[in-house]
Amino acid sequence: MTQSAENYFISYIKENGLSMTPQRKIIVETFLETEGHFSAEHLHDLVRSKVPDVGQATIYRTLKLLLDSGLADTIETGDGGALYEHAYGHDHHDHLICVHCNRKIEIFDETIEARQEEVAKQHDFKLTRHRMYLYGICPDCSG
Amino acid sequence: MTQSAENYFISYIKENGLSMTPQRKIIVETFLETEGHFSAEHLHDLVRSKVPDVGQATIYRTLKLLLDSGLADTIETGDGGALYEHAYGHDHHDHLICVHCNRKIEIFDETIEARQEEVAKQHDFKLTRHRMYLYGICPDCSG
DNA sequence: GTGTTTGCAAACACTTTGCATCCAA
DNA sequence: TTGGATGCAAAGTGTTTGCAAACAC
Repeated sequence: MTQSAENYFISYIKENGLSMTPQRKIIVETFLETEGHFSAEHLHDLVRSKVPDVGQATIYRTLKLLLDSGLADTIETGDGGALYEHAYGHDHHDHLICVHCNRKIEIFDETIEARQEEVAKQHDFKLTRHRMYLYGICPDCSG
Repeated sequence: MTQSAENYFISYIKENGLSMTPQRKIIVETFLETEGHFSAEHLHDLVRSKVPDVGQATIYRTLKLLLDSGLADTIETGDGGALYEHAYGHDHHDHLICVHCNRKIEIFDETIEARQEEVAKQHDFKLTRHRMYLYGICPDCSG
């Protein structure tokens, strides 16, 4: 799947008249092989451990491409930052976040999704996307 | 209600060994008489139109007190900023946001709220709060 | 070749903090 | 009187941008 995701990115690049550079390649590969939710800075560190001279601006610019292409998604941390995660081949989900240890669990609830559509319809809105964050205390932290 | 909200703030201040200063008074009053969702900067402007020499740090510090006391709540704008709104005497709600005109509609759905609790329980989380933003195109913008 | 991409550093937007002074209780 | 509060300016944080040099196609 990682391979097809990379191909997907290459297609996206070509379709938009952009170039596939070594920097973009290493960033995308590192992104794809990194599981979970991570910051731009963390991705930058991972990339630099392979290719030391990649600038942070390139990380941000490439993450933007990953978002636009649909390969990546973000979680807003609430304090002005963002975390990134894989979106390609992953179904939509929301997050349940432990306010103590910051653990993030992916959740999905059909009833909620359906009601979101319904609520939007009640207001004549065309729903394009949504974000839902549930904050609480996880079992490990409440013991 | 505005009056009781102000009294509520005064109680909060006293209970925490803090002082009620003229700056805090004018900021809280201005906050309470301003409806809708507004930025710290906008509140600062409104306050300065009455008392010109209130510093922005005092705005932020007082907004923090308003959040802690439960009088205010925030909406994260997603680009690192925040908007503030009244929370005192207002039931919990979420937001439906037009991605074109930025209009924000307050929404509440019991089914969603119930399912959120249910989902948290499934993962043995004690839910403390949540945020849900629905993004779409409002009827005025889709015409 | 030529338009895109890069790294760097500076700029950004929003918020927080250090500090000397000031003030409420 | 004295611990908290203020205004100012500087610092911080995460992200974006201007630019000249470098590169992909």
